[in-house]
Amino acid sequence: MSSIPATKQGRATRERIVRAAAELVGERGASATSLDDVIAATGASKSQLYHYFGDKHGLVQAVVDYQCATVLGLQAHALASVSDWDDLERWAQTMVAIVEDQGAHGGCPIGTLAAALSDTDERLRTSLSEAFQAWSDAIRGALLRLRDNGLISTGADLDALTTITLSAIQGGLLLSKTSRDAGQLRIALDGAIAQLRSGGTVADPTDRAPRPRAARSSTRAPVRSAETRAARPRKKPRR
Amino acid sequence: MSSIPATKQGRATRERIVRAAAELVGERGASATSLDDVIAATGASKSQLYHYFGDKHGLVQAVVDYQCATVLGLQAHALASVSDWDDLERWAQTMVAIVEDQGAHGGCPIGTLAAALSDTDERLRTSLSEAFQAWSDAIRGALLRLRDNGLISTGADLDALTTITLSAIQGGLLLSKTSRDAGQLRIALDGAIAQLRSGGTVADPTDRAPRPRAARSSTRAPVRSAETRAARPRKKPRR
DNA sequence: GCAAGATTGGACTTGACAGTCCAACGAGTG
DNA sequence: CACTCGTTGGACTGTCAAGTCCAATCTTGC
Repeated sequence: MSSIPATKQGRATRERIVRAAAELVGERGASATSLDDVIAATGASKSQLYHYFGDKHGLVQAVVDYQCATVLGLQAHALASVSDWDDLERWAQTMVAIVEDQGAHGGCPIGTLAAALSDTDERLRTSLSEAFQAWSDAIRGALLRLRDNGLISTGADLDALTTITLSAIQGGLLLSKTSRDAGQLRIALDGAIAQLRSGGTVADPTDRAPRPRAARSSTRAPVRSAETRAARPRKKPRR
Repeated sequence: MSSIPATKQGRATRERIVRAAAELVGERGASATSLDDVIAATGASKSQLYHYFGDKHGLVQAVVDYQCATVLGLQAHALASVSDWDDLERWAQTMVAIVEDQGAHGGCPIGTLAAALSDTDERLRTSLSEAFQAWSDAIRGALLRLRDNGLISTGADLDALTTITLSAIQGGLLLSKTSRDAGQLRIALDGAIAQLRSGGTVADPTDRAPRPRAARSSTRAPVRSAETRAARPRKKPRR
């Protein structure tokens, strides 16, 4: 079970299935996508699914890997050619334009999968986390180039700026897809870029008060949870 | 069907079901949570579910409404008392602390639901969008107070800063839950706060080049999609 | 206390889903 | 050409899920 295609034909079949499954999962979510749906979308047969993926879980893993590779390939490529502010601006503009073209549907495939599957399956979470890591690396690479070109100050914390940028992407995409308004992403990205331009003043001397950064667990007010601790049977890990 | 509880007992039952369902849906996702799961978790009977919620979709809607109200109540309350940088810092610190306590599991209930359900059901999407809107209003209220206290310059674009802040929250939470590292949220929030402190220099005169902001659809490179347009059967709206 | 209506229990129906199985088919190799 | 093994079709099974139904029980207003 779960064998790697040995023939050209087999590889084509496997890929066809993964692509169709990726689309269905993106639209409906993993557990709302049945194998029969995938069969109907591809014209494949049950044996093919079980031959190439072992079981449904294997198919979902393949979908996750596929989406990570796809998004990452495109982002790495787009970011690799960023070496000044104009390039960065174009990169941002491209993302916004894509979201607009989709009517602000869907959002980031990785982000959507991460939100849904991170707490469901540890292996999937790891794959998705690695994808975000690779995405961060691509962003950091671009920032490094900007710094080398004298556009970002030497003292800037590139790691923090990278996280801030990726965070703006994901947050902006989520707000955009929820409100069906690509403008939210535009604003989030503008904010991130402004911060990059300002050199990432995370430690601003202006009038900052000493942070209670390590004063945890005493003054902490309840801001969420409410049902975090309750009697729960916890039966079935996934459907 | 789908009746509002008329008695105290009925209200208690309904609430008990919604809370348990909210937790299960938060852990496994809506379509991976069966009514039998909810029944097992609450000790309720099938008739009760159908009596109070009409069908599964109604239950999910109730869960969404409940989570929106819960998160929003807490956030609105926490943000209402923010009137200087220290307050804001504490607010951020509180969120990070909560995420840490949860081992960076779960993330924001609204964000998770939005990622999963926005493209599934228009009504749910609207509810979630309204929740984000209300959250934005709470943030804007805090920023307004900061501005009134002279901590944010009068010229600052509070709407943009609000979106940037909420975007950082959501993006940071997503990255945190995926990497199981609350530090991601901490960095994202620090970035947002730094931007607020710097007065939200979205339009920085430094050396900005004219933006190709409306040059869409010509130079646009393919940065995602790949299977956005394909033959798809599209059978069943939800499971 | 006593209807009237709200609430509850749980068996039952119907369909869909994941997963199994085996018999064919076909492509590559000697 | 023949053999092998990767590949494919599709019927079949057992389980589980959503939704229905009706009778029993409890609450509340009078």
